[in-house]
Amino acid sequence: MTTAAEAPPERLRRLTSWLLNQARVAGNHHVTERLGRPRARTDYAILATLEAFGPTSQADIGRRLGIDRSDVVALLNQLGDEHLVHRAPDELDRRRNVVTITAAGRRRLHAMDDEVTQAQDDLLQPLNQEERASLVHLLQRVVDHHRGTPPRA
Amino acid sequence: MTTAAEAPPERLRRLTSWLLNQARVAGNHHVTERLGRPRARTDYAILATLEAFGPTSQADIGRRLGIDRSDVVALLNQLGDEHLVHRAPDELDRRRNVVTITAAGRRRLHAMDDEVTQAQDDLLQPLNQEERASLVHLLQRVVDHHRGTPPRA
DNA sequence: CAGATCTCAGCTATACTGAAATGC
DNA sequence: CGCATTTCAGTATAGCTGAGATCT
Repeated sequence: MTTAAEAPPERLRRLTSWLLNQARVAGNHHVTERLGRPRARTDYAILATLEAFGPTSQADIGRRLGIDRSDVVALLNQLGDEHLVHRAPDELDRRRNVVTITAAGRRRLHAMDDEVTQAQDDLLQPLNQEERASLVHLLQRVVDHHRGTPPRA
Repeated sequence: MTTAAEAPPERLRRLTSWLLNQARVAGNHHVTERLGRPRARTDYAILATLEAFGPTSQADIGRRLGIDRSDVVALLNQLGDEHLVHRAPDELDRRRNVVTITAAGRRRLHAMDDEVTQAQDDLLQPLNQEERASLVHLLQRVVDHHRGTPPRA
């Protein structure tokens, strides 16, 4: 009886929303373990966005990733301190900052790629290739469907 | 250009761990919206555990749900204040508290059931019944595989 | 004695709100 | 004028750590 108790109730085990929360914990655990720092997950997302779309305003970064405008500021401050991104005022729309990934940022991003990929493998170990693709596809459809809907009720 | 930017980079859209985080946000959003308070999700999980397994120690609740022992204390304080659970020292092992669900707790749990079920439907709207079952099954296998492994590296 | 349990105090990360300054 | 963007200050929650008291 010391440490016997384990399984969660079936009521929760059938709930997609609960399973997503549990799976997310496992996923973040593996990614964070591979990347070292916890905040590296968000850094990776921002760097990936900048490499994919080129110079981007802070507000657009936030919208693409679902990060609050206010938090983007702090995250970019850190990335700027590490010289992984460069911030400059947009000459065409002076309200905005244009954020650009630096050469060092690209190097960091590509180095993270390997670790992140391995973390996915850790997470999806119980599933075969077909099942992994199926899971990704189902999640994409759910996520795509709720784009622009979930926050701000 | 005002609010045109939307989609996340493909690099993230292919990542299971990222998709899980995004889907979890949508799921929690819908559940919280139906239940009213944000903390109700955790309350639901605890009440479901107590109804499923009967009187349970605080440490076991935490292990079953992946909640820290320290947070279980605070959550049970609130549930106790609302008379949804009852806490008493375990006479057989006096280190422990035995937590029991009350009649009011059962009523609250069953009332929440409807809302939670509807929230799943909101979340899974883009998927048909077969796909929903498939998603749940895949997530269960991932979650089951990482039971007892994810925290405490 | 080693180890488990409950509790509290406190820390960090994350998520969000409100408001100000600036510019479209 | 209304609206968008960046920034800061502040709030709230979740998740976790460390330590103490109690008990097996």
